[in-house]
Amino acid sequence: MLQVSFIRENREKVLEGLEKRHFSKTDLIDKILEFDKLRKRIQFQYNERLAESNRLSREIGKLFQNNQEKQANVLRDSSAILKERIIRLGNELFEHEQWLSRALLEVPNIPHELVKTGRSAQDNEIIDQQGALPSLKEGILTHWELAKKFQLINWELGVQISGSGFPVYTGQGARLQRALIEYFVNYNTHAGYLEYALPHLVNATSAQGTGQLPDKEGQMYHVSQDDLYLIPTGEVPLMNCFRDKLLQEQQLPLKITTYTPCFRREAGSYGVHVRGLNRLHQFDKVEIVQITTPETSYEALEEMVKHVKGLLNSLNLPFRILRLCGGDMGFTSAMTYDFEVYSAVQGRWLEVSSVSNCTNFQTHRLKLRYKNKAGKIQLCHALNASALALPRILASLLENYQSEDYIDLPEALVSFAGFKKITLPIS
RNA sequence: GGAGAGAUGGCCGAGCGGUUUAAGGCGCACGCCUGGAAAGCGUGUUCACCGGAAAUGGUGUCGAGGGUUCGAAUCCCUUUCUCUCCGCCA
Repeated sequence: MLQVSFIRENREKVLEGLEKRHFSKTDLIDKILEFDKLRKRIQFQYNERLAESNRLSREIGKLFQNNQEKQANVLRDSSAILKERIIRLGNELFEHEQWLSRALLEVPNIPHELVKTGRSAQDNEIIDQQGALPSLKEGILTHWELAKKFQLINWELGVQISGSGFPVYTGQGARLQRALIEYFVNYNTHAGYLEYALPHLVNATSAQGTGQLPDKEGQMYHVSQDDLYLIPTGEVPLMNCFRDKLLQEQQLPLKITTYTPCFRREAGSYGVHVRGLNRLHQFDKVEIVQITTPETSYEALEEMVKHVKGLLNSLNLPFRILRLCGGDMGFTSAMTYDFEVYSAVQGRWLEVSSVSNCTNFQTHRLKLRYKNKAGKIQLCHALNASALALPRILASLLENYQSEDYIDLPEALVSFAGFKKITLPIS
């Protein structure tokens, strides 16, 4: 959520930024400014009337104590009249505040100046590419075929106990899941990220804090009996640890990481692009978050990009980094880098990580602030990245490292998995 | 799930309709005192919003949300959380 004061002081920049996103409701911006002016005027009057009422009450109290009941009753009558006005002004103020906060919720974050205008994925800029693209060999299999052949994933079992999109990992497949989680979390904690183990169900306030509500209501699973939501990403409980917090500048940057399963309804997704591990209702992910001062958040973004780069390099996967264009970026982000790993069999790039600087967009909703050295209180900046999401990493590992009778593991994973290669099950 | 007790500032803790503009203590910051320090004394010390160039003034804030009243930390209702006991349980 943007701050009204920011919109007021940077009206042109805001409009320009929204243009980059092809955000259509730009007239909302001027309406917000107008409503805010009105709101201030009403609040001023409201405060004045309340002050008057407080004065009267104090006087009435004194009169009663001095047994001057007659005069007290006169003041009491005038106070009643004043009260009617106060209620009217209070309602008016409330309505204006409601309208403003609802309008502000509709406005996305303003992109950084480096972010290019664009409508869709085609307009994203490729800014880096590493690792040789694997060539398409004879008899090469997709990861879902490999998972079946090596009995790493049992899709039918998942359907039997839950439905499609809920894979069951077995044997070396299950062990590999555990190894990947362990490897990623270790990699993050070694880089200074503090590990959290978090609830996987959150209340509505938390879902609102990170922006899942109200915009993405339908994409989350909801437990109606207790009014809780299954988390679509670890970012939700992780960021909400800091809701309503006032930090000291010395505490920043805060670097934190968590492993969680993620639950997404993904309603209306069909076809080859969602085959296998490409899109699931439940998957595992290790997330990293940084909370910084406004001055350092873009440095932190670069640091996180480097961090994820290192992680992918250590797995020897060919990947490229994109800077997303305005139209493809998430609602809360000011700048996002996507990491994509190449799948030779599927002939396309798979998104495995998304690194975003959300500036103060989330921290405003969360009321996450810090006191700087001069004692001034301001909003923190928040950044998040996947490091990493498991399914597509597993998919690319299987597809890129496959041989006829075995699948090699990258060196980094061997000690965590306890084996050097995935082998055919003994039938 | 049942019964009871509670939630007050950075922390402890009093207040249970009107000199509360939240006592008192601890902590912290600044000043005085001192050769230096301790003690002592003095001043300040939540956060949000509104007015003001600023100094500073106003409003709200005693877990949260409603209500009663001219006036609520205090009374009533709803709700969340914490503690104790019982029950159930990995």
